Amino acid sequence: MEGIDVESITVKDLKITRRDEGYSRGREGYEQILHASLNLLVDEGYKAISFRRIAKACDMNVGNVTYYFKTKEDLIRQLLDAIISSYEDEFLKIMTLTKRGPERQLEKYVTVIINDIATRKTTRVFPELWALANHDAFIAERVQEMYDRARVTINKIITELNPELSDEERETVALFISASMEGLTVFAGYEKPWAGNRAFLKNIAILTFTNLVKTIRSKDIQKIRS
Amino acid sequence: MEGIDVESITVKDLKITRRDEGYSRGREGYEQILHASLNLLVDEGYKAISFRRIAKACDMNVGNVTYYFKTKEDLIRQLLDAIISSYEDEFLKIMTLTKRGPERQLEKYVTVIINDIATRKTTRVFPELWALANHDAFIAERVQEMYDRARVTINKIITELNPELSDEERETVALFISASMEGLTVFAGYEKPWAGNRAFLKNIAILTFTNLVKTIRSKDIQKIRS
Amino acid sequence: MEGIDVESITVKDLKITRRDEGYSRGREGYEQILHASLNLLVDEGYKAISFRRIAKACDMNVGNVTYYFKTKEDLIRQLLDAIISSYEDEFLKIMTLTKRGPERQLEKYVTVIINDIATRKTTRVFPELWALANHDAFIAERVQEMYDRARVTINKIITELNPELSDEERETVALFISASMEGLTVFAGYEKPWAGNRAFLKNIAILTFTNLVKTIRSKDIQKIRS
Amino acid sequence: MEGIDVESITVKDLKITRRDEGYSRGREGYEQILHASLNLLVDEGYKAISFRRIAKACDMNVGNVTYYFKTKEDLIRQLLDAIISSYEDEFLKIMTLTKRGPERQLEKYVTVIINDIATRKTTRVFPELWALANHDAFIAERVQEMYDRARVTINKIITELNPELSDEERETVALFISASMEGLTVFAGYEKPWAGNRAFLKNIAILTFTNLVKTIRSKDIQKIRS
DNA sequence: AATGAATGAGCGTTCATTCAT
DNA sequence: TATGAATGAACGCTCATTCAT
Repeated sequence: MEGIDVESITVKDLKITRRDEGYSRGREGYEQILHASLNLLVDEGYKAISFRRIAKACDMNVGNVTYYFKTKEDLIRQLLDAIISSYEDEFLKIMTLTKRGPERQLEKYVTVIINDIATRKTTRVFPELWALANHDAFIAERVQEMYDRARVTINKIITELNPELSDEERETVALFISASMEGLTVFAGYEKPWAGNRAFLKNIAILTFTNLVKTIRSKDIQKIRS
Repeated sequence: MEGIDVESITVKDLKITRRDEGYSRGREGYEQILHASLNLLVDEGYKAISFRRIAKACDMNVGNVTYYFKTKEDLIRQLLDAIISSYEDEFLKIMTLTKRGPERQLEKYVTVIINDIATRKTTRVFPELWALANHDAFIAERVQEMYDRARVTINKIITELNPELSDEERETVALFISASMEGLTVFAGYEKPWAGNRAFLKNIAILTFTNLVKTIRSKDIQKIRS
Repeated sequence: MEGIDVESITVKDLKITRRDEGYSRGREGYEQILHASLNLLVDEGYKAISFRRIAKACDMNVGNVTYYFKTKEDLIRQLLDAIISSYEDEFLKIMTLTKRGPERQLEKYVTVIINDIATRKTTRVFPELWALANHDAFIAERVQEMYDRARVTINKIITELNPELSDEERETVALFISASMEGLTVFAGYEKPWAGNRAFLKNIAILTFTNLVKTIRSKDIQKIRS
Repeated sequence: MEGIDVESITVKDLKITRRDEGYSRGREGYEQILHASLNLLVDEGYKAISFRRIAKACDMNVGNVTYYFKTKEDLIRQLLDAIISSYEDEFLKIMTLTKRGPERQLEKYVTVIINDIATRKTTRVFPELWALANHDAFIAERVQEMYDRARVTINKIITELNPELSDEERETVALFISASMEGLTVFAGYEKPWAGNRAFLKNIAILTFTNLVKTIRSKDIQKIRS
């Protein structure tokens, strides 16, 4: 498992909410299925997820998988929801631990994200989320919600470092920072060609975003180009 | 089709190389299949691509699809290759037209990418490419090659604006810029929640990257953090 | 079914070993499929065996056939194994009932085989086995095993009638006898042109093999010809 | 090619009759197809024969194969006919060269057959013929015809060695001998487990059949058993 | 004589889903 | 909860066959 060491955390796993009631046997099966699905998603991609393969991985019967998840859409959504929830939780946990001034927090934010995209799970899962979000409104909304929450932290930092920006301007700057970091997944994620340059990229990101946040003015953002 | 207007270009379509020979009927079928596949990919995602659906879309028989593409892997690879080639071509065409000094070129680069991710095709296709590249070495390599080519332009601009960086440093900066732009696809692409803020994002990107490229020093990149 | 009358037996059917457990519905389906496959093999030859035709014959769905037999290879091997096993069983049962001295046993052996090749099933199945064995090592081995077992009886008879032969010589004589009988399948089997002469052929075989076994000497077998 | 040495001959190839007229180009394609089909039959069995695979093997187009053979049945029949014809020819050629008294001729016959079943082609082709003959009347008839012709030789030998048998008795004895030899294909053919014992089997066969032919009497054949 | 293109059926296989037990 | 059995559709793919060129 990944350590919860403050500096080199990774944001992972599944957050499963449901059925605290009753038989714990049931809960076991439920979680087993979601974890098997996650493994399939990470190891072989979305198309590898099927009731049959899940059943085989869980050493149970196909019919029993459909006992827990009536339809595949049901399964996929609960899986992605659990994945996203775990990211939300982990991210919140890590960021709230840090109370060292906005610049250090920005640094921390970049560090957390860089460490996270380095993991196999994040590198594999996020592109699938982005692809699925393009054709499934439910997932699109859930993904957006996740990013909305993640940006709350950046927004706070910007507010402290650059209070004169309007809400929209600030939020757009936050989005730009968040999107930049996400973009790195494809190039510097797990086993990606630029993985070896993550330290450099982290430095560039910290420098760039700090400068950006501290120096940008409304007129720069509002500027109209021909 | 998409315009080739210098400023607001969209990089699209398929670049199909093959078969100048033989019956034109054949070429028609071949292209028809690739375009139908692209439409399925864009409209419904990768999983929607099947020989049967393609055949239906082309109003031909399943067997005839396999006449042109022996296996599905064959089809997918030729499709993605054609997609990627068209991006390479369009990008090269647009960037080579611009001869106005490095800063204006950087501005131009950002503009081109922002315009491109705004298109339905790019917004839909790229996340699929990223997801597929995670589980298909052939596609991974082809995607990487495309980005390698795209960064040549950025590298030239950086060399002019900041000649003292080493090759690796410069290339890492170029990658950071490219990745940042790609990351925007998911948030500000076609029908995405931040699509309305693309003008702001463009301004932020231009400002940020110009500053980055002009001011960054080797020591900033090489810095070692605890 | 075929009678088990001691003299004019026919060696047939399928010997199915598996699944005493579980629902009897399952066992039914399993046997139903194997019998349908056997019928197709006998009626129309190996190439007629397909999941779809089996499903139709069993009045079930294609998917359900693959529920019982994961792959076609699986089905074919279990089918041929069941066929071969039934032959082994029947042959053993008949031959062990006979305790009347070696010459009468040899007579009995010839009779059993002649009766067997007269059946539709044997006439149709064995050439398929021989053909399949040429290109499938698994089947080749299983067929060989069956014949090995069948020759045990002949070997015993030869040992009694002609004790001075070496092991290898005796086994080769046994093989010659067995092969001769098998060869008759193609000419005097079910609906074959020489079917009407089976009584004559039986007499010839009995006479020939009895003479052979009683009179052959090592030097006859070892003889070197130019 | 196989030698035509008198003693160790092998009976092979295809006898192609048709189209002596016109373009020899056409004849080339025709023969090429039949030989490719034979190779497929020998190498991978009957089920491997398809227009597509033949076309690939001949480096020609599928459509062109159907130019020569309108239907697959057409092809199969002409192929098997050519195979059978070649056996008939070769057998006739070899046996007519031998003029050394009936016993030596019987020896020669056994030798020829034993040598022939040792070949890859015969071992692979004959079981396919037997299997196909069970479900195709045309092939059945052609195979029967081949064997009828082959037995002419044996019949002559028997007539000389044992003139008192009736026609039917003699023919049945001849059939028994022929069938015995054919049966050996499955056990002592090319790469078969008893291939190493072919010399022994030849001795046994010669001895057995010589005795049989010389000593058998009508009453032995006509005998009625309970 | 030969090719390229197309059809329509069938293949083995996998799938999501249902349901009685 | 869990299994075994079954359905019906779709999948990638190969096939024999046809036909205009």
